[in-house]
Amino acid sequence: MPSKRPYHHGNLRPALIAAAVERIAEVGPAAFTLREVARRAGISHNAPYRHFRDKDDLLAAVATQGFERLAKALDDSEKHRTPRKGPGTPLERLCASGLAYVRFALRSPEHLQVMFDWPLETGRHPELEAAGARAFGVLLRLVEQAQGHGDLPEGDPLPLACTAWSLVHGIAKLAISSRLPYRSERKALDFAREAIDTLNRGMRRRAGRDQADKAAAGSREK
Amino acid sequence: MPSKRPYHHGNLRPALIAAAVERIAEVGPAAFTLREVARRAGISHNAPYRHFRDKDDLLAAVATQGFERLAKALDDSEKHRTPRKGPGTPLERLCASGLAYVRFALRSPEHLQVMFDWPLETGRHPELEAAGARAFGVLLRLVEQAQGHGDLPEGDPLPLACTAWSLVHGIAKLAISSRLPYRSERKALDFAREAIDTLNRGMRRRAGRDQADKAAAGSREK
DNA sequence: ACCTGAACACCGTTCAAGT
DNA sequence: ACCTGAACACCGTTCAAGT
Repeated sequence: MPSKRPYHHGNLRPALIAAAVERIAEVGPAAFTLREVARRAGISHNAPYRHFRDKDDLLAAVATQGFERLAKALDDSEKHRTPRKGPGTPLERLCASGLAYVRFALRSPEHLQVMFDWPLETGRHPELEAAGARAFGVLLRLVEQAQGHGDLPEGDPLPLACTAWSLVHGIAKLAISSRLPYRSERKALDFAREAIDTLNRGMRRRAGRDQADKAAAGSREK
Repeated sequence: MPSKRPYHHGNLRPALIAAAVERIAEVGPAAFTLREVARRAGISHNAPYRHFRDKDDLLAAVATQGFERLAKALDDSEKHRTPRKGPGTPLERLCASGLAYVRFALRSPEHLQVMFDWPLETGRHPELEAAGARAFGVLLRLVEQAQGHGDLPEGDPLPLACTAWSLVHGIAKLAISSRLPYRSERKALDFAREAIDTLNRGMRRRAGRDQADKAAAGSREK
């Protein structure tokens, strides 16, 4: 039973972040209000300003938490690999991380929404940008390992990473908004696995083709 | 010079939609306010309620317009094909439509945002859902034609269409929020073309492989 | 340090009223 | 039909003040 005592929280900041996530899950980031979050946390409507510059700053904290959890989910993605036979090849780990991305999105849609769909002023939230870069770094490292292992063509890993990212991000966003005909998490993940496999068949290095492909696709600076 | 006359607009509705798009482009759909739109249109703050039930209803109209324009862009995508040698194969037309999707997104980011990132109550905006279904129908038809032409494997076109959609949607969303290292429209489209080509290599039908692939990827209903 | 209440300039939405 | 002004219950944010 919460009673009315002053100076309740020792750790108001994380409590506010948690309340914000809860609220966003209920009404979306658009209808989300700072005052309601304060009410939920049992504090006055302007106590949050002790911990966050403004509403966007709280949302940036939510997004930062999201990127940290995403990075961890990608790092831990080996655990979810199927079939479960040891660590697998780098390419298999890359696929597993793609599935982990979609799984994270399905289970934390409110985080993904704030992370990607809330217009935050650039430069105002450095921890957020750092967390985002860390998560992308995990993906990039997996791509480079697959290249080193000979599973993906040599060269700039960036286009490969961006292509893989785009596919899983698209799946995640469309699945979250119920735009794909795969409603359950299981069906959505089965579809994601198939889609990732399809992309992989196109990305895989095949002897004698890489040079020609790269020459054809490479764009010339004007 | 706009003067203060009563009963100005004969066609307030489209004017409000246009003003809304303009406003969303400036401040995003979150900071967008109905009252400001009314001000821009030179009418009182509650005149919009003659044409829209509420704020969401105006946003739904924006999203509907977006889906209509997207469907048209996909339909017209042959025009942008490179190299420009006749209508091309169905698979080439499918690729061109993917590029058209990304191009539309880059040029109308505010539409895409409202179309996909604004939580509109389902069932309340039937024209919106119809327009969305029409746009998806264009994609589905292109996939089916590519199947009929032997460029894509036979069977349910839905997973193929969803895979292609996911990729271009992911590219579009990430490009719009400046998350990809391809800032100009040209670079973003070059990347999109490469990514689409990569996916296509994975999707294309290859003799003797389809059966095995499908059996391996097909998920069993539990 | 952390919290409060009053205040300001805004919203979305409704309503009674005007032409 | 289309528009208006006043009103209501909300916001985000600020400020002077309390412990």
